[in-house]
Amino acid sequence: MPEPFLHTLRHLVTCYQAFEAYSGAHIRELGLTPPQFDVIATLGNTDGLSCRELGERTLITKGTLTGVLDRLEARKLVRRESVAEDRRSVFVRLTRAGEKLFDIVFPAHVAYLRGVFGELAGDELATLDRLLARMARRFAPGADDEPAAVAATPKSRMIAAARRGA
Amino acid sequence: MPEPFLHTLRHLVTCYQAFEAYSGAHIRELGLTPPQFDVIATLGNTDGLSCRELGERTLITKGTLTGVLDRLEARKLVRRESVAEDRRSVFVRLTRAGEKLFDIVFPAHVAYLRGVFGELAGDELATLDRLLARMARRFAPGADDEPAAVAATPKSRMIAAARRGA
DNA sequence: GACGATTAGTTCTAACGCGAACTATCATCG
DNA sequence: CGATGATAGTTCGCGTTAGAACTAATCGTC
Repeated sequence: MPEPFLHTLRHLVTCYQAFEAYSGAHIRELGLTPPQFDVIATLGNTDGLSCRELGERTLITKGTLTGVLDRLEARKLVRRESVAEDRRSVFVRLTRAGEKLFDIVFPAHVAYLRGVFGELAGDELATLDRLLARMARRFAPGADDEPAAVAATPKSRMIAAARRGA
Repeated sequence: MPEPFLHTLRHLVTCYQAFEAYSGAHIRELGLTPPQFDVIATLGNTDGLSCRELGERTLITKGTLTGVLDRLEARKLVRRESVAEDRRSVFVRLTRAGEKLFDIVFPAHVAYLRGVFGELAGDELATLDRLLARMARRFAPGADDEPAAVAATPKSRMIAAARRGA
């Protein structure tokens, strides 16, 4: 009874971390941290998002998001604007410089990632996709379909690009 | 051309984070942080490990490991011992209290995780396992087979249990 | 047996990570 | 209107993260 699922879990973690390391190394070369990249990538080609929506999409917790936005704002890559209709809300959008950076780093990073998948046949990719989605649902019931079900959604990497590509 | 691999990547990240959240919540209830649990679980039923080996198995970077061990040692759950043959090396082992804690939290957590996999048929689990391993290898060539290939291996969760179960 | 190259751990920095407490602002309902 | 409750962001505490610089010890080689 060696609990075979532990073996699969180990590979899940290993695979994720390998992806993180691979993706993160490139992102750092581009002069951003992974969460910063996620924000830039999520904000790209939009007219701006509320902090709430930005957090949901990037899977960055609101407490963490404040700090990430602080640093991006200090670098003048994003701008915070107050919303007239709801004064609790904060609107975040890319500055000109942020858009320019997005146009460079986003395609570059997608291209960087694309190479890794060459070997995987289309149907295998689809199988992996399906099984991962199923497992995710079992770990966080409703998280994939109804984001509201989880009180505080954890962080991520490349979520931004993945969602954009979807 | 919506780059279908981005979709799979998103599910990889979502699945991993869902696992992290699910596993981490339980571990915190048990009074440990996830990395601390990994260390306890890795050290359980051994006569102790060097810092180096402990780091390799838990996938915690050496810099981080120092801090994790500091806190565990402060709680008298592990003990650091110097090695006569190699005075650079540090040997880490569970204290009596650490072993006692291991005997409680490790089975409890494995049981907690087991339930999640009930739905997945054995062959599906095997398929997922295989695909994840393949992807991990593509992201980090040699990392799965020759740990030495990566200079600094990143962190993890439940790696400990997974490796123990394997 | 001395010297350069590795290796084991620690220390340091900057940035996250989550949860919880806190402020300000709506929203609801009596 | 006014109390109650929910929501949006910020702030805070503690722990973790990677990476790089650093110390100490060992190894390889001549």
